[in-house]
Amino acid sequence: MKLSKKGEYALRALIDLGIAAEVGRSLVQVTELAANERLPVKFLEQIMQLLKEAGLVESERGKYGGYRLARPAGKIAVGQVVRFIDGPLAPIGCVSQTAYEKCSCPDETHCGLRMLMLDVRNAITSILDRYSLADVVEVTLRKMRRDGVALPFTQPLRNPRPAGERRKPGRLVGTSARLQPIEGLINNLLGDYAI
Amino acid sequence: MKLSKKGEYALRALIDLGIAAEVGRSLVQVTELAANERLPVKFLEQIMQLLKEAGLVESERGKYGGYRLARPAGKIAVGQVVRFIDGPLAPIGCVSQTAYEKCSCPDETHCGLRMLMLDVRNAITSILDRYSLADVVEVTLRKMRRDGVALPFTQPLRNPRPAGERRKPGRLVGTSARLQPIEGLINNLLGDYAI
DNA sequence: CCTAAAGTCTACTGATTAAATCTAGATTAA
DNA sequence: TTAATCTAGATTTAATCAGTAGACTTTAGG
Repeated sequence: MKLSKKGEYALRALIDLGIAAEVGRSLVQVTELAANERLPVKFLEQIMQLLKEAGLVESERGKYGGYRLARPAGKIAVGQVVRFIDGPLAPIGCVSQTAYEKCSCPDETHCGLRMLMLDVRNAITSILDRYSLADVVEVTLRKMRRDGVALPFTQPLRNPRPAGERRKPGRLVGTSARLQPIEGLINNLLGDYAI
Repeated sequence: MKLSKKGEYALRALIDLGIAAEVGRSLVQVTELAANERLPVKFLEQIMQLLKEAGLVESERGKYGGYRLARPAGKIAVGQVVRFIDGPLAPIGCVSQTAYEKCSCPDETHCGLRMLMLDVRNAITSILDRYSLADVVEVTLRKMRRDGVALPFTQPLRNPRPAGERRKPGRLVGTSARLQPIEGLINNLLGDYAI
């Protein structure tokens, strides 16, 4: 039931880009992302390419280039990212709603394992499709501010580009209309746990 | 977020053994299991070895040998099986309760992604650790009987062994004391969906 | 205008693991 | 003794996780 390293690193990089946007930095370099999250640089470069192909990030090439989110963090669901990088969220193909794949078993209709895994799939998607990068960014920033930890990406690039259209910082994340939390589900992300 | 083939096949084989026990068959051969579930025989042989090492099944060697569950299906939680074959249920190591592994990120305490993945982990374990093989077997049998489908493993082995201690059939599964369903969670396994 | 520096982008290479197959040996009932 | 069965290990194929090398783009400075 693992998330691949590629998927994990992609999410961490995207969340960092969301934080950067929130802090007023419109462009972040791969080396900065890798340093801040302690990720292998060249592997992350490959991943950023994938995210660009997916339309989740934009890039500026050349010196003082870098990456930014292609759209507001509130418009990018975590589940979307994972699906693009790692494939379906469902534990087995025959319970995937977005990428169904027939099982080798002779009779899906009467397969109890399939019912169980469908529950698992629904539990996973009900979380990952409900929360956006903005939710994760918001929680992260709130925790860091509460504990007085220095925020990353607050140093501006030494020679920031003129940037024909710069996004106005500060209200990007707030655009996410959060859905109701799921009844009865333990909730760490939006709860106020001291972890 | 995939379950490995090894894990999937292991569960399917174990559920079949549970069905066999329920139907009065105390011993099933690998070739029968592979045929009934349409799995690669030699790969399944490896998996059955693993399950034996895990203490989940017992085997009889030689002609007319085979496998059976080592204990009642109600005493084997699905989560146990998956953990043994595939490792921790948690999507990333830093949210695993049974096999925690430090993340490469510099500050787990303020990591929003970690909180989110902790929710996912809890959602998964709350399902897989709550249901046993017996629950899955029961659902499968109920569906098959409702639709008048022929049950597998009802043909006895041509030369069944004397079997020093044969389990009495019919009440093995019933030993599982089922826990309360989780509030608000969509429930396909024990619901009466017509899938 | 030219060039060096600092970036992104692209392709190839290798290590490790998963998924499956193959070959051969050990054990038991008939 | 022989056929059926579990047991064991080696081999193959593909994917994941990186690392290496270099080509392409842009800016800064002479």
